[in-house]
Amino acid sequence: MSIQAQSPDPLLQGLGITRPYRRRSEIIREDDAANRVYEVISGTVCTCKMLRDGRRQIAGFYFSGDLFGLEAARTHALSAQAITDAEVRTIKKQALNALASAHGDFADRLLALTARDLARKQDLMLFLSRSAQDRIIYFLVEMARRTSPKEDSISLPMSRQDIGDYLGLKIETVSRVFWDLERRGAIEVAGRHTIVLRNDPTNLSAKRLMAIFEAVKGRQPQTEQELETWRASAEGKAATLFDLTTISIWGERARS
Amino acid sequence: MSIQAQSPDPLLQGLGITRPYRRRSEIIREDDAANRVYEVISGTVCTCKMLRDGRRQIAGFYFSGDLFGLEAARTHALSAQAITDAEVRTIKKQALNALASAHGDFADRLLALTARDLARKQDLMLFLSRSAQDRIIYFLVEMARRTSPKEDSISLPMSRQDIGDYLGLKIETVSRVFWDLERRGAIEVAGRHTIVLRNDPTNLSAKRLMAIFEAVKGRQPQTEQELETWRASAEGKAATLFDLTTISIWGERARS
DNA sequence: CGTATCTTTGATCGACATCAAGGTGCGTGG
DNA sequence: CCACGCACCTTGATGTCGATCAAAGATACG
Repeated sequence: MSIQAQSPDPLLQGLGITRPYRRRSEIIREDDAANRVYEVISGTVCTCKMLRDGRRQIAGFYFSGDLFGLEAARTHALSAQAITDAEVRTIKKQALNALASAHGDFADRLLALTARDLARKQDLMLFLSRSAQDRIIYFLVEMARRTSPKEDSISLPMSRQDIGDYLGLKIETVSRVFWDLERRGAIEVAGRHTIVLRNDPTNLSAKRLMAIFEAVKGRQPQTEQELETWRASAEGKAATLFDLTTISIWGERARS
Repeated sequence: MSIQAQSPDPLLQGLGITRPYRRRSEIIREDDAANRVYEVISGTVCTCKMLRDGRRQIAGFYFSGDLFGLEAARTHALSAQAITDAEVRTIKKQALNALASAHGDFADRLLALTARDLARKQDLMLFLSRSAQDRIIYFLVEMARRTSPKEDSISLPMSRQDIGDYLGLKIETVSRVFWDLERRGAIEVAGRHTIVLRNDPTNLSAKRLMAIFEAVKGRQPQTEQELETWRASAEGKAATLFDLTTISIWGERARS
């Protein structure tokens, strides 16, 4: 349910009510009636599920311009909370539907958003069965793509705890993996909320780059051009961190 | 997409083509067009996803009377294979839809099946983050309910490998957990394909029973009566295996 | 019966969790 | 502007669960 765009949707201007939420405050409670959807205006929000044993599973992060709460049918299966202080616009589903039927283009966008959010959750599921390092790199790739237009640094508004709850890891493990990547010269941990990419994607063989592309995107690149563009993007640059892991092996096996 | 009934649906008699599949043979290939659904007449079938690294994730088991392949939209995201020699009836979706519109009752049943199958997958996801023992017991509870009208023994047509691929465990671990439960007097492993329940649910406190009910079913029992009936059922009896684990703790915490 | 397949059992290993101190940044109030 | 305090993060030591490796039973099947 998330848009890549970095700013609120102009089409939604004037709809619904925008209101601020303090860090850690609850925006949607589990089992709330699902008659509204939400757009992040500023700050960062997550959807999550509280488990009976006290743990928290974060299902997704949402940034400025992202919509969430769309997937729910009658009641929300996931709650939502503010990761940082945030402004969130609340829109009645009715209003959204009206907009969608008036604006065919917009309906398409909504559909695409839903599909993308679902795909992201599917991906996450698969990665949750991988090693801590793979999960962290996967996370960095996602954040590079979504929060960091600047190519060389990734901004992480959430805490280590939040990252851990997303990836199913303890904060100590998150910290150690970051340190390990730094020790190997791949990244630089620049304060709590910034990761600087230090790796150089240009010395990767085409074969490896292909394997990484496929592992991250779940498909082959369609053209040589697409692969090159991707290599130069923030996402691509972050993805080359996978070169440090066993991912090339999967690629080899997949080819045979 | 699975029916609890133990025998093929009379309404589907005469529809589609029934044909035998040898153990391990493929019934649906991933990315096949999804214009048919399937009913298990005899034997056991599973749906699964092959991962790039060679592992297999089993998404669900289907027994006599169960339907599978319903969830797919345009192409199947999951493949299906025979776990044992099996007979499977293949039905065109068209025919099924015709039946559904002629028979309002049947349409309802289809919907309920879909919902139940989805819920089962959701449950599985949550249990995949638990300990090996919890996963095995969860599996036994599911099998008790679905394959074993007889109260005291659970029939497991699938191999240890299949169980492992379902629960994300290695076969050695599956074997060891079974042995551990047996050592503790809770079950008896009677040959490869049978588990005999040896535990006595009558000495559980009402409080614990409630906690287990809630952990397994995801909700509180609605009446005293419901809890009692459940305790006596195969599912309930198997579920008391959870008494051996930390589940009571979750219950306590949830209550506070 | 003999062979292949599946399962059990044992020994060891490794990854991540857990437990326990420190360290660092950051806002608040003096 | 500094210093105190708190929340967050890092680092180290140790523990535990399940994977892996290896080999010895069972069971099924031709």
